[in-house]
Amino acid sequence: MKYSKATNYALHTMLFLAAATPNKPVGVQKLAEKQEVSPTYLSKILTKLVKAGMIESASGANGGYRLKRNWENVTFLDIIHAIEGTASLFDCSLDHGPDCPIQQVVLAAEQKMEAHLRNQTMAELAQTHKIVF
Amino acid sequence: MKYSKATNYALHTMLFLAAATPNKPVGVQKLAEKQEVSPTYLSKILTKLVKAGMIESASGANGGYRLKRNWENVTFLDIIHAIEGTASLFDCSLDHGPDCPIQQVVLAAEQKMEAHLRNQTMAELAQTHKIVF
DNA sequence: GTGGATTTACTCGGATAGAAAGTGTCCGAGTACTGATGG
DNA sequence: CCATCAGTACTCGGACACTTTCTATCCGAGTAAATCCAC
Repeated sequence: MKYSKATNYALHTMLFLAAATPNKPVGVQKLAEKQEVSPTYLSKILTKLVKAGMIESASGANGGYRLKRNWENVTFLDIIHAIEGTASLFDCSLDHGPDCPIQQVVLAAEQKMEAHLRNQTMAELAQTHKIVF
Repeated sequence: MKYSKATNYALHTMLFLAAATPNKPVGVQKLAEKQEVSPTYLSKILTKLVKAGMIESASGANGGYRLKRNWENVTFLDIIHAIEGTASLFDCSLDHGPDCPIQQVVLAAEQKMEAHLRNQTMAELAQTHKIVF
């Protein structure tokens, strides 16, 4: 069980956008270069973030991706869910009574993790680590 | 990102063994029947638990799988690690400075989850929910 | 110069393909219990 | 009665195949800014 590389790229792109000049779109090529991914693939990933309403894309020359208005409220969990989906980590898929005790334990653990991810916004991180990217 | 079905089977098998009569080995067929898996596949999964030292297998007639001595200390995390491996959920795999802030956030979240899983033993669960299986 | 057409630099999204991991099956080998056989 | 041998009921583990997911590429289409060209 691992987070996909796509999640990795999405998180890094968001951090980069948060650290870059706002309002001015950044081209996929530049974003892809920084992370050593093919632009086409990265574009496919970013499309998911667009659909989730975190960023928006500008077509045409000088186009690219740009953060949307309320991006400061976007949390790690939001980004991860946008890429990985919101399904829970564990499905018992076995009917031995209505609520599986195993399921309950694992889900409780998962919620601890999600609580942490929901508490961290990209905006905060970008301020603290402005230098990195 | 999801836990594999194998983890599901492993956890349920452990719970079943914990609820069953100790010391008497339970055949793969019976275990597989309960969970609607093929015995061969389940055996492959249980081999990992054997190598991790949680259970032991008895060959020959009336053979099967049986919990080992110190099984009461086995936690959810132990079982999950035995099946999924111990690698962390997230690898930055991008060199932008020595420690990636994104990595730190995700890893901290993961550790919250692991802490919860490390706190729950199968023995406890078996006592509380003896009826289920 | 001014307006319109062309070029250019981009993103978008579907189709496709390759790679990797997860899931599952098959079969030959080994092991321990059970029962039969022969002395 | 006892030892040995075959039979049976299991597990073990490697090899193989199928399925799904992830990763990545290709290409045609659309879009908007910049440039060019005729008037």
